Amino acid sequence: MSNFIVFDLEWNQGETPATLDGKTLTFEIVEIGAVKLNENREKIGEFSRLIKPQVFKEMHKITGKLIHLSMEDLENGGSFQDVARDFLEWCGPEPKFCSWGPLDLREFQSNLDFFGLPLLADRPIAFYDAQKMYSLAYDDGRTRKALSTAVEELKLDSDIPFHRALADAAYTAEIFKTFDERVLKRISFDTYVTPKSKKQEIRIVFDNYEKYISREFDTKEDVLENMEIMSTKCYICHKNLRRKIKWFSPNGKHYYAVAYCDKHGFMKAKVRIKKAENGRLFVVKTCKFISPEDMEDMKNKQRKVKKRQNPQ
DNA sequence: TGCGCCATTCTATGTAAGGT
DNA sequence: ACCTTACATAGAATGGCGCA
Repeated sequence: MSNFIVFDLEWNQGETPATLDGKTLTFEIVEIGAVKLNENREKIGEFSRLIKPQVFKEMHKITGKLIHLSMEDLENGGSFQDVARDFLEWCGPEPKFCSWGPLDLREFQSNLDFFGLPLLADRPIAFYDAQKMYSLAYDDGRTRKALSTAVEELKLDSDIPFHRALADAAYTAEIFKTFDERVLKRISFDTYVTPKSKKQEIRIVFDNYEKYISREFDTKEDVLENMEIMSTKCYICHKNLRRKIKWFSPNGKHYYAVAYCDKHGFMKAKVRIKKAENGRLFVVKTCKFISPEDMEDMKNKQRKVKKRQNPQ
């Protein structure tokens, strides 16, 4: 049985990103804080360590005010290499990471990469984005709220100041505990490492949509010509569906289509073309069933695009 | 061959929110 | 100050077509 690792990072930055043999670092992690929860989301441990900066030795104006840490405080910290190793060891096997927002896991991996440590995995990592889950549980599912706002809204104790790693991890854990099973299923994926092969691709079906994270491609044309990506298969019956709205794009990055399944109705497909860390392209495709009203909205969206491109 | 016309595509920019 | 995400929109560049 693996544990939930609810963690938070504090980081600092320089005037400009630092470069060292081809690798760049924009944010340097200066503190790791985490709370360990068991399967029942009961707290069974804490982790809190400071990190002595090796790259940005001055506290940046903005971050200095924000994170309540000075360079003197960090003097006593360990090296990132040591602290990161200790942290991962403390996490135990197959940790299920949870954080407020999608940035921490990305920055952690970016720092691992820069400082020459092995990455967490050779493919995207599933994690619990408590910020997104908070929105799904208590809001419209789309807006993103600050951690302090969420704590306030849930009327949780907020005696300890925000913006220290352990404090924020603890707050995040308290919020995480309130989510029901339905929300917990809405897992996110960090794509700092994108799939390199078909085998590493991600395909996951949620209660009301399917998500697919593709391997890398060189050009947009390669993406758009790819049958697997541009096909509209019902993700429940696995049959190819006839498209009612052809693929269209409002901006060249996102593509939409709507297909129709006899059994399950209108299925909206959305293809987002994204840039991987290495500059190559990969695709996040989501498919979900929509109501006839939403189908009308999609038609309007398409008309709007056409109108803009083809005004009378 | 050059021109205008129109549709498409790409690029840049702007908003607004979140993170340190 | 730097980054992320999502969603808009404006303008330039590109490309196909008809026609002189």
